[in-house]
Amino acid sequence: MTTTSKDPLRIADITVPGPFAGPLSYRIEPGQMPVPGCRCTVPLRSRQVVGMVTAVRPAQPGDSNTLKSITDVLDDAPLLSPDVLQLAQWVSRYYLYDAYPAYMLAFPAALRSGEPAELNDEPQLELTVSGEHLDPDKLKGRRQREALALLQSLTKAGQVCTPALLRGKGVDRTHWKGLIDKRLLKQRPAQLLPASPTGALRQQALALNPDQAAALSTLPVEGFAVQLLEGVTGSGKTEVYLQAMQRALERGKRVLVLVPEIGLTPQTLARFQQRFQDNLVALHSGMTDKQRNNAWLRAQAGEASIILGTRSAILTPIPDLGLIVVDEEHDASYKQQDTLRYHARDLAIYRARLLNIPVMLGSATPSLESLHNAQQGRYQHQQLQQRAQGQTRARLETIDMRKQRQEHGVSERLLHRVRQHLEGGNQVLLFLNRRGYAPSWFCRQCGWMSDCPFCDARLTYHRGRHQMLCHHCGHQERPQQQCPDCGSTDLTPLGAGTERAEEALATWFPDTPIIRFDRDSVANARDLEQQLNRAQADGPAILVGTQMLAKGHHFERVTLVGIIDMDAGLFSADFRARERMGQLLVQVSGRSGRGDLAGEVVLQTFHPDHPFFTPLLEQDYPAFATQLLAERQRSGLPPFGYLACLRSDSAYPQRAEQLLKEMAGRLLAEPGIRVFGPLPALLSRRAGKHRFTLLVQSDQRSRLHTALQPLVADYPRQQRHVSWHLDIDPIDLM
DNA sequence: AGCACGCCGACT
DNA sequence: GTCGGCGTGCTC
Repeated sequence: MTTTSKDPLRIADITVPGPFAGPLSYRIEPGQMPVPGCRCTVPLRSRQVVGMVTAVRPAQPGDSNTLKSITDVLDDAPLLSPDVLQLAQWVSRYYLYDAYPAYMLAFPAALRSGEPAELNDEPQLELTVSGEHLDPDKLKGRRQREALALLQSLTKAGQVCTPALLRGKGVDRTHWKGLIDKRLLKQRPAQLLPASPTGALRQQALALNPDQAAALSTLPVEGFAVQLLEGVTGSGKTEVYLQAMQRALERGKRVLVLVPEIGLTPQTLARFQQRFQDNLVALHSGMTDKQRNNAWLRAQAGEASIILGTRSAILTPIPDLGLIVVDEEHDASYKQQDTLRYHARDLAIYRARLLNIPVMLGSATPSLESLHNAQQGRYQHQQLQQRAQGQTRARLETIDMRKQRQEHGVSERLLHRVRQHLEGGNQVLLFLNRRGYAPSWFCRQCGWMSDCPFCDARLTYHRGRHQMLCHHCGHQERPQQQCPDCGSTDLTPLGAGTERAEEALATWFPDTPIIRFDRDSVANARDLEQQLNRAQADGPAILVGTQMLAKGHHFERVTLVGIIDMDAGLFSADFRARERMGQLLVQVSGRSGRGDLAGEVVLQTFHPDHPFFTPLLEQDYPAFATQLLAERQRSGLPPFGYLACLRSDSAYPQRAEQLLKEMAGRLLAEPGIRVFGPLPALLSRRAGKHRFTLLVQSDQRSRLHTALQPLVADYPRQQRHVSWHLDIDPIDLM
């Protein structure tokens, strides 16, 4: 095809950064070949930006004749597949947010900033024609002779040679550098090598029990379907995922597995790697930009057949995607809590529908949304009742804290149990959803408590660093020696956090290792790995920590789970607090009684008769969920009604409230819309800003969107002294 | 969102 | 006279 000046003017519609309702149009210059899914650099005002091509078309009469031209087409083939382009467009419409960030969500950082789509791995080493045929013995240097012989044998075996591979075989950079000078060897950038999925196994699949077999056989091999796989810890959900994945891989299809943020540990990775021969890549926030870039490109080019990732991996382009698995689908980390507030589980379902493929949602404690969809017949619902190898479920009992002496938050009765289990050579897990030493610093004379000067919250005492910390804005100060109100020096920590529990336990059980899991003691994946390894070791130990302990890690030797304090969620103003608390209780309980050891769960509470606990003490999550669903239906809350949350903040409380009042007025004029508020947010002041929320409810999703759309168009997110945002399907109302 | 433009107060 | 404060408005 030739391009002459007689060809009609061609236009690319390109999404660029900024609050635009649609893409901007640019002229395509001769020789430029943009395709939807390619990145371009384009002029915008006085700067150059990276944009995403969404359409290419001939010029129409309506187009301005002063359109600017594309500066550079960055990709010669589309980087984003049609399904990802469509998914990003849907995200922007559904969450009522700019299109540009929705597209950028699909990319790793390097590609967002316009870097070329190339592996930045170590370059590969390739023998030249003469290098392939030269007899190594003709070389003088012993090291070079060995290097050439090795390179020749690897090349014959079809292996790709890299400096790292050679180093592993004892051949150093200095040994092969001479071969490059002699033109026997050359370097080239690392190549992407697409590979067909095979489903070939490294390790035999396990035999399925009847529940697992039923789940696998009801999941269609192709065509859109959602399967909710409900099974307690240890019931073998992962084996069902693995065999469903195998089926897809055998058919030449690739698989995307989403896990919660905390769940992507080296153990999880190893479990998938041990099963399949197919290439696997991980995508999560703990990776460096470079690692992410490489993993993303391997997924995009079809080099990997299994993509295991956290939330943002849902927008990764994957050729021939045939199955999506969402593990722990109830987990809150699937919802992004800032800027573009999307829910990866919901995107997974939309993407599966676009591609006409099945999705599996797995959980021991499914979200009420998914349970409702299953009850409505929109999802298949499969339950795994049996625990593997006849494990008995844990016994659960409450300790009435009103009748107990306690020290550092631990009752005498729980302490006694801990001692018993440790003496039996077992491990104990203590759950306390509060980090730091004590949640407050308190004057015994006048009742003064240390408040954050910038937030409507108490400062938490951290003994290790001898600091008062605000967990909401990061403010730090030294603990007061003297009460600022009454001058008394009788100040003391009030309440107990993980740090205090650890300290107390260390004095009670000086010979037992105490392994703490919270954000302060486990800062990164390496720390987590280290603490998990300590917990694997034989012999008695006490694990104490926050929800980090509740999520997915296997503690084979734990026979007692003690829940030190979970009362906080009972009376929360957030309607989801009890759902989350119940899920946490079930998840934490699931940590005990693994292996062949029976487990016990002990719950300390000041409200042992609260009806909320009844089904949970029976360990009947379905009954618990049914109870909550009935409440939600009565109040028109999700999943029976649809919600959006508007939040504003400002240094001036009236400004924040006024903005939402104005919006509430406009929303009320719309049909089928109810509003609640504006009310001061649960944490009404944070980092010096006053915060208000407005809840918007409708029984029809489309009405909610119709009503909210004009607000997004008319009010910039940042105004003079107020900023605001919109959260569709909020998962918490903070 | 970013960035230029423009219209006001305090400086060498 | 100008440097820079931030309020306003536009971007193919």
